[in-house]
Amino acid sequence: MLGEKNLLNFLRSLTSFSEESYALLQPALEERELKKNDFLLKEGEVCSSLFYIVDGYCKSYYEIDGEIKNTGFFFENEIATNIQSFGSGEKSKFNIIACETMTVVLFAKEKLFEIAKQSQEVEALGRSCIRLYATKQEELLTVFQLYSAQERLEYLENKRPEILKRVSLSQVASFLGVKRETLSRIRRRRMSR
Amino acid sequence: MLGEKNLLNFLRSLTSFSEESYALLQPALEERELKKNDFLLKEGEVCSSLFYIVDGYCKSYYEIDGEIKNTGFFFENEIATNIQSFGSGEKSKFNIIACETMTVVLFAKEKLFEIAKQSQEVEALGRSCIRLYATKQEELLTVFQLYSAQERLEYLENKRPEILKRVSLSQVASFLGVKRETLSRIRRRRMSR
DNA sequence: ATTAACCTGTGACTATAGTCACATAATCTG
DNA sequence: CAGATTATGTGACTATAGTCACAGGTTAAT
Repeated sequence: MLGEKNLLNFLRSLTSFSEESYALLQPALEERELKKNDFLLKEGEVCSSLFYIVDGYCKSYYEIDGEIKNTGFFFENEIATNIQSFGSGEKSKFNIIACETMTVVLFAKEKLFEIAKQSQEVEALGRSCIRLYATKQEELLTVFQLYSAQERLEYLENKRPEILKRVSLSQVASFLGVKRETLSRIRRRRMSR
Repeated sequence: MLGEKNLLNFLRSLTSFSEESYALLQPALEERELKKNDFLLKEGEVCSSLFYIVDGYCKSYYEIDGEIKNTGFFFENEIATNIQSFGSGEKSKFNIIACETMTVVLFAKEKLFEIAKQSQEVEALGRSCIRLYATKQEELLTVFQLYSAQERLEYLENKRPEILKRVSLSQVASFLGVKRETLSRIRRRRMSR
C-alpha cells in the first residue's frame, strides 16, 4: 500500500503498535484517491470513517448564509474526521473537502470497532486518537478565546506554519475569523516593524 | 455519601453502569468541601483528578499579564478537570478555582486507572468522559470561530443559561472575550429592540 | 448600620475590523 | 499563449469594540 510505511509510523507515534496489530487492522483500511473539491464528509451525513492523509490536504468548513467559514486544515500524516459525528453517530454539522488531489487511507468505523474488541492495542489506538484530537481542539479553542486576530496569526506562524505555506490568504482569513483585507493589513503592519 | 444518588445517575447518563461497578469504583472516590477561592487545580500542577460537582460552581481561567481570562464555568452534576493534563501527565496551563463554597467528589486518577483495568464498564466510562468533554470543547470552539460577540451571548442564553443566571456580567464578559462595557452595551442594544 | 469592595451603566474618545470599490498580480484552463 | 478566473493590496468610509473616567447600586463583613 502506498502510505503503508508512513501510516505504521504514525500509529506508532500514538501508542505502541505491533506488526500483528497492524495485520489485524488491514480489513478496516482502504486506500482512496480524491480529486480537488471531492467531499470527504458532507454536512448532514454521519461520519463513518477516519481519513489518514497520505498526500494532499483538505479543510473542514461551515456554510452559513452562503458564506464559507473554514474551521480546520488537515495535511499529510494527520487524521481528518469529525470525532463528534464519528463517536456519537449523529449527523455532521460541517463539511470536509479536498483542497488538492489527495491520497487517503480510510479507517471504516464498523470494522474498526469489531477489531478493537479483539485487540487491546487497536482499542488503545482509538483512545489515543480521541485524546489527540481533543487536545488539538482544546488548544485551538484557547487560541480563539484568548488571542486577538494578530496574535492568532502569530500562533499559525509558530505552531502551524504549514497552513500559511500552502493555504491562500483569503482561506486563512476565513479560518482566523477576520476578513482578507484585515489580514492583508495586519501583515503590512508587521512588515514595517 | 452526600452526592451519591446524583453521581450514580450522572454516571449512568454517560454509559451503562451497574451497582457492582459503582461499588468497585468507591476506592477511587473522595468527597471534599471547598471554600470560595480554593483552587481545584493550579497552573503548573499536573491534574491528577476529575472533580464531579455535587454543589456550587467553579471556573477555569488563564492569567495573562496580570489579566484574568475565564475559559469555562462548571456547575452541579458536571465534571471539572483539565483533560489534557489529566490524560498526558503534562503540567496544566490554566487554573480551576471555586467561585462559591463547593462540595465535589474527587476521582483519583491512579486508582481510577487501576480499576479500569479490571472493569470493562469503568473503562468505558473513562472513554465516555473524554468523548463528552471533547464534544463540548468542539462545540465551544465553533462558537468562537463562527460567531460575533452578540451571537456568542445568544449562544449562552440558549445553550448555557445557567452561566448567565449565576455568573456576574464582568466574569461572563471575560469568558466571551469582550470587555464588560461592551457586553453591557450589547445588552442595552438588544433591550431596545 | 457603616464602611469597603465589587458590580453595572454610560459618556467621550480612540483603535481596530468590516464594507465597498477598484487596480493589479498570479494562476488556471482550453 | 490568451482570456478568464481567482487572489491580493489598498484607499475611503462605516461599524464595532476597547479605553478611560466617573457615578450610582449592590453585596458582604465587622
